[in-house]
Amino acid sequence: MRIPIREVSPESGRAEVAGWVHEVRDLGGLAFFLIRDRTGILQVTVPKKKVSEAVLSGMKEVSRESLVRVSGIVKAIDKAPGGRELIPDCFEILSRSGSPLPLDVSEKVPAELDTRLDSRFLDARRPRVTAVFQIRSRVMRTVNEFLFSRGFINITSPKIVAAATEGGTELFPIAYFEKEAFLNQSPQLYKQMMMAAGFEKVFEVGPIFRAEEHNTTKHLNEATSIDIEVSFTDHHGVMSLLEELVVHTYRDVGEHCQGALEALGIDRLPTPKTPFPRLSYGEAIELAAGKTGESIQYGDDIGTAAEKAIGEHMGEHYFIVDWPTAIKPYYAMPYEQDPEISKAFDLMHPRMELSSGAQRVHDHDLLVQQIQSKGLNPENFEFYLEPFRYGMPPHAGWGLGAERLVMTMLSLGNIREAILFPRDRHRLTP
RNA sequence: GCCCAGGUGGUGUAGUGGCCUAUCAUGUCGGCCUGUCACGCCGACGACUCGGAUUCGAAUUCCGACCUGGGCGCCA
Repeated sequence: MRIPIREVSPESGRAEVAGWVHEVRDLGGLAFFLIRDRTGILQVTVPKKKVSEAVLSGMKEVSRESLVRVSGIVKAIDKAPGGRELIPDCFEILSRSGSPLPLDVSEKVPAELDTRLDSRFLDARRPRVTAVFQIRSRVMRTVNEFLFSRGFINITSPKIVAAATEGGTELFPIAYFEKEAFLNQSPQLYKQMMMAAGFEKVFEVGPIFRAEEHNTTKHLNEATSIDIEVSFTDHHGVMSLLEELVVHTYRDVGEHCQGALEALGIDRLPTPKTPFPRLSYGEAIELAAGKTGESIQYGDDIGTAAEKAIGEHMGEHYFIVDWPTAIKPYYAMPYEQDPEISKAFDLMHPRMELSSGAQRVHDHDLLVQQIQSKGLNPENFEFYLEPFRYGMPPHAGWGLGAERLVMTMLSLGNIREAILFPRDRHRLTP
């Protein structure tokens, strides 16, 4: 019976493992093989005079990164990694690896991100890369569990849509039989429509597509969005929920991914302090102006330099609230007493924006008015506007970038590290 | 899209006009080695992105193309 390498211990006596040949050190009469599976690395020690012909011929033929099945006696040895080693009586090659390898899995020689992504399957054999995606998997699981436990209904909205109705970002056009269609930039309109259906709390985790020609370490053209929408609440309600979700996720990863965190050199994952500070847009640009020396006009977007300056000052997760209505989407609810300001917010990590959300406009006529004031044509929004005529509850929601959440949590230098097969301005394969 | 920096064995690099038959490491192959853990030692193999120009001579300078990294912009 094959067991995971992590579970191999001297107490088990005999063990059988299957894994890839990570490294070979042949000292002559004695050879060491490091065998790796997704749970760890085991030293297989071969005293050549004491093992069978079959073992000798197997080890002679094997190449690095070939897949082998090895079984034998486990011995406790202080000198070996993990305090144990396996002396094989069976050493079988299950699948040979070609040579040379496209990159060095053992990481003695580094490889550039581009080289790594070209051979992502091999790159992902590297323990640190495996660790990132084990943690990402845990994050996704936790997010789902958290939202289900709060009574959310999971929905799946279409990714192929008819028109670029939201404005803002560029969309990818696709051919849809005889019509033109687009890949959806966000589930925004659909999750709002489900508020009109009375679902009350919905969430969706799925891909979003943006055809921006950006070339940065924090943008992707296909990203994963964690989206929620909640009825009978306001922006404060969903901000609290977001804060709880982030903290819960950090704590959960800290508790359940110790091995993976260790592989990444993280001894202890600090849980963000709550409540996250709420900084108004006005305070934010004032702070940025003071730090950078550049004046920011009220109503300007917060650029990279400003965002960085504010992040360095805050040093932790924080919200920017009370944005000018003019620079937020039409569906963000303006304050009743001051319609120039909207009930919109961004959740910021010191390094970048993680999420943005708002209380939404639920009044049909106000929504039409806001669409017009953005220079858009309400006629193009008919399918979206219709639910607002038949009892739309007040509601609020947000969208959270899954890659950015993982990237900032693990201090990854490039968002491409947080997604298996990134799609960026230039990369369409693998 | 703009700007900057790059493109040298499988991988990561050194090399700014002749000293390049191109450095080092890793890798691969062969040899030696019974406690390695970046094993060590000896030997071998393997590369200048493409096209044009300048020059007696180009990896090195210039022009163009393609590709890559980064910064900015754009981006609910």
